[in-house]
Amino acid sequence: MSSLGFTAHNHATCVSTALAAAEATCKSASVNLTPVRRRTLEILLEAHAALGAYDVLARLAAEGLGSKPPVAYRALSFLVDHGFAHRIERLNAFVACAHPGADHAPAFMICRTCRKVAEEPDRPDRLQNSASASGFKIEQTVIEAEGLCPACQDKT
Amino acid sequence: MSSLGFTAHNHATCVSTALAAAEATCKSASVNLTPVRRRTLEILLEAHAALGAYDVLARLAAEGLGSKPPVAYRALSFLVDHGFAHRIERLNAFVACAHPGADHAPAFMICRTCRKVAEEPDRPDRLQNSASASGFKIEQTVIEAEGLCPACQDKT
DNA sequence: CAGATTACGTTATAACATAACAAGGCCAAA
DNA sequence: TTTGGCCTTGTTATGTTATAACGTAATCTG
Repeated sequence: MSSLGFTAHNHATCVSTALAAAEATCKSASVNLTPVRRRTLEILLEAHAALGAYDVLARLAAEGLGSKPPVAYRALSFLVDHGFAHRIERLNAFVACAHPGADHAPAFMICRTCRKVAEEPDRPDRLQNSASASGFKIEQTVIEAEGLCPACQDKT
Repeated sequence: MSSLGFTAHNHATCVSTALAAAEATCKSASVNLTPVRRRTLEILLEAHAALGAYDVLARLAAEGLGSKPPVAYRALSFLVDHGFAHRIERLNAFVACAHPGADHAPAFMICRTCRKVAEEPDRPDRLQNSASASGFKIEQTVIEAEGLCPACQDKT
């Protein structure tokens, strides 16, 4: 997949690879990748774009995997907590992690038309300088760029 | 006020200065800083922290300046569009601009307990490199760090 | 088996946001 | 001065996102 999230790739492969990685990680961490959680991750991976919690919920519900908001939110929280997915604040939506396993504080590029998201792996934290200067203690940073991906630019 | 948003300062002064600046800017741009808009900006300035749209609305309503959500959202949109306020994606909330007039793409440090927000003026755009590499066209960037401000750290 | 833990189901509601249309004020062109 | 456009606000209704709280089932563990 590379760090360039807008390039073509074998989708089936990237989905199954990521799922296998998540399974392995869960196993070694002794956490439970239940059917709902697994399927939620799969949904995000297949979409390869940001999905709202209610989009995910609709897909889960269609398969009899839960129909009420907390089901989707709990599964998504699990994935985010364990680094298998990220929340995109700008969209109030979620996306599968493109660099699973890495301990990371990623930045995102979000296409405003197709909602595809490219995940940029760890970036040096520029904010840290001014934060320390003012005594602010950073716990988490959101970096999200919104714009047009190459494909959507061409569609003009 | 400086770029260090968590330092002490004369609040009344900073509010009136910012309001005056907004008035001047509106005048020269021939846009209308109506009572609702002006008061909304003042509310944000007084709070000196991120406020939700409904928090603002409650204050406006208490003064007879509008009681329905669209009133607050419209005023807030106006302020954001004209650079007098910013939306904090992480909080679904709004904060007065601390560097009015500047053409800017600011970064924010957000205290998770008191919701005070420090606005860091323009920063060089690190994301731009990878964006150009992948052909992504950035239109807007969100940079928000969440953590604890000095005062809230002390309150441990 | 008892009790703890984990995950899921469900109800209800909170919190955030906007579409759509009505009504009033203002100004400028006819 | 009237007419028509434009801007702003008022209001209704609804859409979207998110969570609190409590119940139930399965599984593990002592």
